[in-house]
Amino acid sequence: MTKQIDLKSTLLYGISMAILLFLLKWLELRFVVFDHLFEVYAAIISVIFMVLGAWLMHNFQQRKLEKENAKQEIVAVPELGLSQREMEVLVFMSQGFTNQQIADKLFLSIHTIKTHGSNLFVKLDVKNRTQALVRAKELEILE
Amino acid sequence: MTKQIDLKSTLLYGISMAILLFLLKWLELRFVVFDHLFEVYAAIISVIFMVLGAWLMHNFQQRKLEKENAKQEIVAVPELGLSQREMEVLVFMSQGFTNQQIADKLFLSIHTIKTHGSNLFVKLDVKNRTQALVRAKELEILE
DNA sequence: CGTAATTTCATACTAAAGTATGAGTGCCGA
DNA sequence: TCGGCACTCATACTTTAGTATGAAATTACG
Repeated sequence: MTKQIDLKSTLLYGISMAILLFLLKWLELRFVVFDHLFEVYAAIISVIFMVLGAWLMHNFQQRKLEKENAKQEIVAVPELGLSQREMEVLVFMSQGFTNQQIADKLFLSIHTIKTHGSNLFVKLDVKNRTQALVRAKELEILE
Repeated sequence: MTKQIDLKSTLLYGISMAILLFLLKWLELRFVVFDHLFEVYAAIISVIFMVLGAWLMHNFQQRKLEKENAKQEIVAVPELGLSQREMEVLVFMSQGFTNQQIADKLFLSIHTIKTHGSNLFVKLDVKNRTQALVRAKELEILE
């Protein structure tokens, strides 16, 4: 399915049609005065509001992008307060082990590993283990 | 990034425009009968074309964004049979993004990302994304 | 031109991850 | 001694990840 659509040509097409309609009516007006004014207005309104809509969406997207970019600020944390166990869990995570595998290696319950994991993510300000690994390398507490 | 004119979508938009023109004509006929409702029709047309414009701009921005994301020049790894898309997904995974986030960035369904992920894991002989990252670095196809 | 590989999307499911909350234990320093 | 901290475990829950399977469109290639 072609979800990606040739929009440039389409936009061009739409505008062209509107302008063409406008021109036709404008020419027609020279002979038939004030008879079909509605179509003229409709064409004008169409063009104006299509452009307006495009402009509004453009601004909306722009703001959305700025917000996303602002999200990437790297927070400098000198003391993360990572405990011994949390560091161990983090290291095992970085080696690709699942929570269950880590639990087996440390002779702990998987619940405990999850708890350490959650606390870890809070301290690193991330949402999941892969993000935690990225952040840990940024902060140079791994590798 | 097909620079060829998408015949199918162009036709689709042509039909859409035809329908809109028909609508305009119909509105004109109604205008003859109820000439006091001009403002209502103008409002309807305004909304329709504003939405159309917003929608067109939205899609246009999407294509632009996708092109920007593709700027990283990610190359497929034939030795492992990794395709272009699989490499892209792998890179995004290595940056800590969730499947949903990757789907948003590539303007794909999350199902597609999962499919690429699964195929990726088979080719890398791993079970999950963290293991995939470890393996990818071992094979020096990342960083 | 036809065939294989790629890409996309979907449903339906299972597995794993992650959150929220509470609670018991032991250790250490004020 | 006592409060705080680290560690442990648990239940219950939501979310995300991953698998299996099928299908369809596109692309690449001989």
